Order: sequence, then structure tokens, then C-alpha cells
Amino acid sequence: MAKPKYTSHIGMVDILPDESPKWRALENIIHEEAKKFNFEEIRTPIMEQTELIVRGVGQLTDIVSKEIFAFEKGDSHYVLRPELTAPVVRAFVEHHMEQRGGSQKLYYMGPMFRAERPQKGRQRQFHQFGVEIMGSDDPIADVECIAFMIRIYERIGIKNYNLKINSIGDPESREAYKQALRDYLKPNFDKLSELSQKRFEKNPLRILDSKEPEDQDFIKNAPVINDFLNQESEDHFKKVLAYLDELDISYTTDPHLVRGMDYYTRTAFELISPDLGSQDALAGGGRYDLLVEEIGGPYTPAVGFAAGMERLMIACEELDIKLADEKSVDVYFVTLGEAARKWALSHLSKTREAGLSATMDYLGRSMKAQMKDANRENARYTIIIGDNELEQGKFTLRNMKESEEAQLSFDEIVERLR
RNA sequence: GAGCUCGUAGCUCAGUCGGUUAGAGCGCUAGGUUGUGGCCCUAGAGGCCGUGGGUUCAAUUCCCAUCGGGCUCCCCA
Repeated sequence: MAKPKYTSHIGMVDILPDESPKWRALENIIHEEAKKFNFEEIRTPIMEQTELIVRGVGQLTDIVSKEIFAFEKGDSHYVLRPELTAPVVRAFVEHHMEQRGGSQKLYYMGPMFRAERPQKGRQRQFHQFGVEIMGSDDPIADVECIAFMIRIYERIGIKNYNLKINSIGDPESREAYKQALRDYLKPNFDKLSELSQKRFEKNPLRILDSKEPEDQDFIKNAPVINDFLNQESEDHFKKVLAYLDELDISYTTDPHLVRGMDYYTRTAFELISPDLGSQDALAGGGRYDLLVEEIGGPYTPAVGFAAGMERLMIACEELDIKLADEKSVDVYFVTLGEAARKWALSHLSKTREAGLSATMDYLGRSMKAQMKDANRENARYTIIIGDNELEQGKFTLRNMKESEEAQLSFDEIVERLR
């Protein structure tokens, strides 16, 4: 196929009419469940200051070091948001949202941007939904957050997932652990994969995540962070797990789970799906007790997660889950002649005012073509309007599924369909 | 950012061991039924064979590059 002159950018896809109903259905589910959990929606701009993202997400993360879309205009440094925790924290601080009282339970959804090489389940413009609970360090908040996340997948019917959870402690215990990890690995440094050697100084935790075969033996016997948690973090983690048990949410503790953003403290979790291929994370999140201060606000412990909406869609397809109904319209006005078209135009309005969906042919086509079109649009009924009908004030109402017809006045038709 | 792989009608794909007018199914439009859809029949529209360059008498076919998709790594949602 010859490519058109103008196409969307690589990794940025259109959501066409055949797909958009699925998206709306998913969005509706998220709104409904958020309402049940008493989460309030927050919408922030698509662009943020580059410095916010660099500080918030972390200079050394892949997201910031190689995946952000950034540009300058005048003195301003713009970046397309790669995630929404930092922007939500920014809004929280900017608008002194702690003054609203209590803890803030926020949710969001929308497009994010990362300049990665696209593959299935990974695009440059993609969509996430997620929540942030700000102002509480109670393990209950962690678990409510996870419960909401799980609830979305459960409601949709995606039950084939694995919740992995870990605690990466506070910065002090993490530093102690990093050092212990380095001490453990150092004698075998030369035997580590090239990649892991690079990670050794900068981010040794990542070595635990390595998929390189030569690293696996070292990883298996490495010290685990759980042994380095201070009492507070350990108690916190135990409570999180106990509350998960209370909710009968099954999980796997994974001492090797570390996350890509620098801001995480204590609880970290991921939701993995076997139905996704190599990009198998449905959602991920954790606690970030120090980020609000980092951004310039008051000490505000917080926890949240983000979930990939495209990945959720892919899982639905793999599992043959239909998010949206077939398209349909209540009434299709089939017109024969100019007088009928004019009548139809005004009575379309009346039909819609009665709460029904209604449409007609705009192309002046034959009756057969109109009937075919009505079929394609999945019309429940057609109303056939010709000179005879206009004269008598009785129209042919055809039930498309049953192939039954009746002669009725317009008022009777509306009454019957309502 | 790296490796592999694919790229022919709107969609799914044949095909050309380089050689006159590139095919099918579905979809679309129209007719068969001058006022009736879904099935059937007929016809039509729709392709510089992703793009650019090279080799050649000749390239959709071979070579290179590029763009785009897929898979994998990295990383993440």
C-alpha cells in the first residue's frame, strides 16, 4: 500500500470508531469504580516543566535519561508527561491540596509519552489510569490502592494475573542494602553480565532484575532487602501483607522487585499478566513518602499506582473479553423523495427529543441502499416514509430483527419504541 | 539505544526463478427486485507492489538505504 503523504508519528496511533467504544467502556468502568472507592478525578496538563520530571522521576532513570519528549520555547522547558505521579504531586503542592483536609484520594487517566522503540504493548503515546493517595502512611492506604487496581481487572474479567509485592524500605535501609549487595557481588564482578557491571555502581538494585543468564546464580543467593529493613519499614510491610490477606488478595512477595522510578520507598508492587508477551506488566506502583517534599511541599507520605490501558485492552483481546456492545441505532428513517426527506429531518429531532437515537441517509440513495445501510448501522427499526405515508399520516415501522412491519402514526411509533 | 523479521487493493493474503494489461476472498458502489436489509447472482470502483537510490535493455521481483509494523533485548504501563 502506498503510504499517504501524512501519517501519524511512529508509535502514536489513532483510535478509530471501531475501537473507541471499547475505550469509552473502559473509561466508564474506571470512573464508576473510582466513585465507589471515593477517589476524586484530577486532570493535569499534557506538558510539564522539564525540571519537574527530572527531579520527580529521577535523573538516572531510563525514563528521564532517554525517553522524554522535551523542547524549549522562549525561556520555558516543556516536556510531554511520561507518567503522572510527578505532575499530580506538583498540582498537590501548587494548590496546597493538603488544606482540603484529610488524605487526598485522587485518580486520573489519560495519554502519556515516552520516546521508546515501539512494540506490542508499548507505544510512544500510550494511556494510563491510576490513583494517588496522598497524606497517609497507613498500610491501609497501600492496600486500598492495590484493591482498587485489582478491582478494575476483576470487574472486567481479567483474573489471570500475578500480584508481585516487595518493600524496598526507606532510603537509609536501601543504602545499607545497596552496599551489602555490592560487597556480595564484588568478588565476582568480572563474571557478571556487561549490563550488570554497568549497573553495579549506579543502581545495583537493578541487577536483581537482570534476565542475563550469567547473573542468575548470583542473584539467587544474593542478600535480600527484607533483611535490611529497619523496624518501621518491616512492620509496615508486614501490615500491608496482613491487610492483603484480610481482603483475600493473593500475592507473591518478590525480594527482587525494584521499580524504575527513583521516588519509591517501602511498598513496591507490580501486576503481571501471562497474556501479554514480553511487555507483561499490566500495572505497577508503590509508596513514595518523600516525593512531595522533594517537589517542595510539606512532608506528605503517599502511595499510588499506574496501569497501562493498551495492555489491558490486549489482555481483553487475548481472553476474548468484549468491553463494548455492537454499535446500534434505534431508528433509521428510510426516505423516498424530497418531501419525505424534509419530513424525516424534522421528525429525527422529535425522535431524539423522545430519548431515542435516530439517523437517516444523507446520500439520496435508493431504498434498497438505505435498507442495507440501516442493516449495517445495526438499526433496531426502520421507518419507511413515502408519498402515500405522508398523505395518510401512517408510516411503515419495520422491526429489523423480526422482519415485522406495522402501519402507525408518528406518535404511535415513538410511543412503541420508547 | 541494539538485534531479527515483515511491508502487494480499505482489510486478510496469493503471485512474479526480473520481461507485455498484478490476482483472490471479504468490504465498498450499483444492478438483478422502478417501495424493503441480512442469503444468492452479475457488474464496477479501488494498487507508481511502503519510499528513495543502485544494478540491468528491463525492477513490484535483485542490492543498499530509509520509513512503518511485528518479535526480542534494554526498560516500563
